[in-house]
Formats: sequence, C-alpha cells, structure tokens
Amino acid sequence: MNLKQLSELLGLSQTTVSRALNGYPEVNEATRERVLQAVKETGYRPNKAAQRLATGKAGSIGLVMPTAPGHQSDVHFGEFLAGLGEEAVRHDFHFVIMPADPDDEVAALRRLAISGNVDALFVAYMRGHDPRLAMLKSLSMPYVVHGRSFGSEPDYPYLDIDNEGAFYDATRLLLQLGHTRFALMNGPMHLDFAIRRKNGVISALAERGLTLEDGCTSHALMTDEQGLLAMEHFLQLPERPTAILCSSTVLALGAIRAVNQAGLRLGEDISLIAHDDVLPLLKPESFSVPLTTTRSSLRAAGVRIAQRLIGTVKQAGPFPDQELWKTELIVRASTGPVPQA
Amino acid sequence: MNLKQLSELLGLSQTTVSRALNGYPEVNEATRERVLQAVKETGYRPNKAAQRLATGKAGSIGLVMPTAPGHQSDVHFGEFLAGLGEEAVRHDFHFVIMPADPDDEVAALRRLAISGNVDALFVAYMRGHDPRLAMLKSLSMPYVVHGRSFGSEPDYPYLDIDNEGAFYDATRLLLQLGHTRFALMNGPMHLDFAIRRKNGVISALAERGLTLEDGCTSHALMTDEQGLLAMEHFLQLPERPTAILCSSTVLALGAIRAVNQAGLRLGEDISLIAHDDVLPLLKPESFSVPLTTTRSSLRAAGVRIAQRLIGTVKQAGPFPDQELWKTELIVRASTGPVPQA
DNA sequence: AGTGGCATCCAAAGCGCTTTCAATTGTGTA
DNA sequence: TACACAATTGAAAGCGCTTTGGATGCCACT
Repeated sequence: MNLKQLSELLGLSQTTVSRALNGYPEVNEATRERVLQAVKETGYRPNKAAQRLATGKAGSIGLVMPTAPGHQSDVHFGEFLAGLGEEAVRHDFHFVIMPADPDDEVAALRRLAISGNVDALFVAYMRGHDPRLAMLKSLSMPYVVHGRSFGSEPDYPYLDIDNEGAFYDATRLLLQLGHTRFALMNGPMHLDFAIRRKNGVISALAERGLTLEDGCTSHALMTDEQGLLAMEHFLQLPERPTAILCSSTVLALGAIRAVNQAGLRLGEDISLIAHDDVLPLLKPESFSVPLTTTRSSLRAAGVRIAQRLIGTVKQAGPFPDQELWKTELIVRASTGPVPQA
Repeated sequence: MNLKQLSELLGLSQTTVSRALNGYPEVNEATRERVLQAVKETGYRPNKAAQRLATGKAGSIGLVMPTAPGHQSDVHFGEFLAGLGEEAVRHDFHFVIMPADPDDEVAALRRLAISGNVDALFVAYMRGHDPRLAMLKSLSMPYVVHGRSFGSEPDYPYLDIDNEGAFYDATRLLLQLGHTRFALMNGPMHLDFAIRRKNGVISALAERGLTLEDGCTSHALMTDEQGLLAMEHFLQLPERPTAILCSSTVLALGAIRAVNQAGLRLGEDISLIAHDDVLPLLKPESFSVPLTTTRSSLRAAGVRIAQRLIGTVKQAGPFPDQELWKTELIVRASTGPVPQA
C-alpha cells in the first residue's frame, strides 16, 4: 500500500493525502478525517526511504559503533545508547548504527554522513586533536560531540563532564586524608577524558608539591582484567601507592580483586576513588566495600544529547552549544586516612 | 556531488557510470577505470536513500531496542549487538535501531519493517506464544529470531540455545551431588528462555521424584538487585534450598552478595550454577568463588545471526533455517556436595 | 555487399514521496 | 451582476538512483 494506491482508493490526489497526513492547514477537516480513517483501515505507512529522498529528512540520528573481532564490547556504549533511545522514542526517531573498526572511525563517520541516511550525527570516544572535528565542520549536518578534544579549538557543539575537576576534587580528598603516594588507573592515553583526568590529578598534587610518578600511571582499555593487571603492578612497586584513582568502576572491579588477592583491605591499606558512570551492573554501593566515586550518569548524558540533536533537526532550537556537567563526589567506605607506616 | 553531476563531468550517461560502479560487465574496462578515478577525486558517494528507493535494498538490518525511562539498559543487548556488528562491518552493512517501549514492540517492529529502511529484521526477547511471529510471516522480509517462542509452531527461522537441556544438565549435576532442595532464579516469566529453563529443571527433578516448589522459583528482570532480593527470599525459607539455578551471571552477582551477607559459603553451604552468556564484565572465573556455569556466547550468536541475515539478503544462501546450539556445562567451585545437616 | 553478433553506451521510465504552481469552487463586496 | 478573495484540491516536477529497451559502431562471416 503506497500513497498512490491510497489516494486512488480515496478518490483524492496524492497531494491532498500527503498534506492531510503531514498536518498542513489547507486541507478540509472532513477530508483529513477521511484520510486518517483510511490510513487506519489499510495500515498504510509512508516509505521512509522515499520520504527521505523527497525531504532530505528521515528522523534518524547516526552513530559509529567501534567493533572488531576480539574487540570487547563496551558497557559504556550500551548505557549511552539506552539514554539516546529513551529520548528518541519520544520523537519517533531511530538510529543508524555503523559498525566500524576502531581504526577506521573517521572514514566510517564520513560514510554515514554522506550516505543520506541520517539527519544528525553523534560522535563519541573523542581523542586529543581529534581529526573528526574538521570533517564534521565541513559537513553541514548537525552533530553533537560527547566529550571534547583536548588540543582542538573548542568551537564545536559538545556535552562533556568536567573530568579535570572531578579528578582534581577526588585527589584533594585523598590528600586531605594524608595520602602522598598516588596512582592513576586511566583509560587509553589518546582519549580526551583520560588526558583531562590525568591533568586534574597532576594539578591537585602539584599544589602540595607532589608529582605523579610514571610507574604509577596506567593507560589501558577499561576492562576489569586491565584493572586487575594494573593494580597488581602498583602493588608490587617498592613504594607502594596508598591512594588509587580509577577512571571507571569497571577498572575498579578488577583492581579490587587484586587488592583482595594481596590480602589488603580496601579503605584501610588502600584508598580508592573511581569514576562512576552509573552503570546498572556496577553500583558503587554494592561493592563489598562501597566505593567512593565521582559520579555522572552516562545515560542522562545520552538523553540530553538526543534532545539537542533531535531538537536541532526539528528546528525546535536554540540549544546551548556547549555544556559542561559537574560531577558529584560521593564519599563511601573505600577511602580512609593514610595507614600509619 | 551526485550521479548526474559525476556523469556530466565524465561526459558519460548516468547509466554507464552507475553500471561501472556496480560492476556490471557491459562497460569498457578503460571507461570503468576512468569512472573509478573520478570517484576517487571527487569523493562521490551514492545516496543510500535513493539507492534504497530504486533497488529496494539498503544494506541494513533492523532491530528493536526496548527502552523507557527507568528501563534499565540490558547488558545482554549490548553484547549481542557487538556480535552483529562484528559481522556487519565485514559486509558494509549497518543497523537501524528502533527504540521502543517494551509494551510496544509489535508495533515498533511493524513500523520498522514497513518503513522501507531495512532489508532484514532481527528479533529478540521472544515470549511464549509471541504475537510477532504472525506479523513477521506476513511480511515477506527476511528475519531471524533469536530464541524461540514456546507454544508456537516452530516453523520460523531461528537460532536458539538448548535452554531446557542446559538447565536439565545443570540440575542433574546438582542432584548427583546429593542436593534435594532446589531453587530457580529465573528471568521474566513470559520470556521463552525462562519457560524452557524451568522445564529443564522440573524434568530433571521429576526423574528423582522431586518437584520445584512455587516459593522456590523467582521470575524477575535480570539485574543484580533482583538477584539479591530473590536470594534473600530463598535464604529465609524454613526449608532453605541448598542448590540454586540461576538464569544469568547478572542475577548470580546479586545472589552471591546475599549469600555472603548471610555469612554462608558459596560452594559449601549453597551450591549455585548460573547460565553464562560470556559477558565481558561477568567472567565466572573471576568471581571470588569461581562459578559453575552453563555457557553459550551471546556474541557468537550475534555473529551467526548476522551471517544468516546478511547472507539471505545477498542471496548467498542457503542457510539452515533453524539452529539449536548446545551449551557447555563447566564445573567450577560454586558447586559442591550437599552439606551434612 | 549483406547479415548477424558483439561490445558499448544512452534515453527514459520508474521507485514513493513532497512541494510548487495552478485550477476550481464558493463567498463576500462593490 | 461582476469581481476580488479565501478555501480546497490537483497536476506535475523533482529527490538520486537503477534498469529496461533500445541505439550505435564495428567486426567476422556467408
């Protein structure tokens, strides 16, 4: 059932039927009723591809999903998607997801944009000096970046959390508890948030004349295995750190396993603060020793970005171009005073 | 840059250029080279919406993502998606994801199908007597169901794991260890896998003349909180069960917390077997007491379903219509002989 | 010389929708 | 009565691509 058939069935022109369906004012109310009724009876649905072709809009937002054989799926991605979805469903928007090798993200993003399948783009996993920014700017398609790109002019639309502030505050808390030997368990080095978090730690330490040793920084994928490995490494350093900052509760999960295996007590021998994206599976309060965290909901960020993206497409603007969300520092039991030597 | 412009630039007809690009044999090799060269220089990409409109194919598979405010995102969904993506990226396929309220899945699926945006459908979260099957059959669009629908004629293409067999085997193992008081911590009652797993448990118990008490069965969303609640409930039953079957490592996560909180020892006071979807965050061997599990990789299932779906669209068939994967029973430390009373 | 076959190429007709421009009718006004 | 004007409706031109059904040369072959 297509427009033509429907209009013939009604004895109307395609024009009028189309207008009736799309809420144009110049069609008689009685006629519109008749059309709506027929739609209900026949189950007619406009062909989106044709609509897209004719209007240039399709009610969809595009995103790239990094994937590869062996590439571990990322809980953060799923959680974020849930946020986007929560908002999208309210506006009858859908997603077009382009799976891509992590090394091929720029090209994948371009393909997605040019494909004509999407109205707006969502971009994540931002890196320092991210090459995608230049491409996005040349594209004349709305987009919002989740995160920022360290080293690039901040003249693009983004939503980010204050990563530097979060880790600055966390470090200060640990300093106040008397800790002097710090370690940072971070995400991959090229990622923007990792850079900023590290800076936060460094500048808080610097205020006390302390530095972050190279051996006390790990950069790795945010999986629990990597957390375990990193912590095992930290624990066998001659000057074992007593204060650990951790870029994700996922990493913390592994890290804590290492602490337990070493027979140490979290919150006493070792203090740990992790960043909490509010993942459903990893509630900080559910850890055997509840975790002190810097918190910011990834899902909420997804909702917000979807709002901005969809709003822009629908021209329901204007939206703030750049948002920086503060994180909350929530103190639980995994932090305590530095142990007496 | 579109086909018309490109062809004018080359002094060729759109027809020839189109053929050159799509590998038709009747175009001169020299011409094809010239076209390919021009494409490279201009960065021309065909408009997918137009291609879709003209051919009816778009290189995409559609799926519905259940979502709602407060609807907890599902790790299983993300992991499965990773599997689909791993295969899709090899064929330059993408996904169209339609977020939908869990109560609205049938309608969402229909919208997705009729939209003309997808070539094939993937359907999950199957229920007993699932109403989507009838709709899918009427659709003349390829689809594969992940799971099955208990109570419906099994005449649709699916990939499922042997849920009943898995839980039958798991129950048998516990029976051999001498357990007689069982509890089942299951997924939502209306879901197909939950029905079959329960049946597996019941039939293994029946062979020994045992039954599964109503109070010893919980049906709930597969979150760790629910696991905790269910286990707390089991533990305060007058005839406390000693053997727990658990539909997911996610549930097990909470369940074990409850066991610990009660001061009981897993694998001694309480034996537990969980179904392991091979989620990256929840490795059974990483639990403080490594978990005995029935295992089947969700991600591998995603890869396989993508293969079938894409293969069918590309007419690279034929594919088996129905696949039933066996699970592995892997014995670790969470199961032990029944404790002496 | 006449014919058929092959290799290339093109014009034009859709695919299903939106939207511009125009036509038709009925109504109020001069 | 004649005319401007609002209210409705349609015909047809795209959107950018694929594909059918010819064209056009050019060659070998009878």
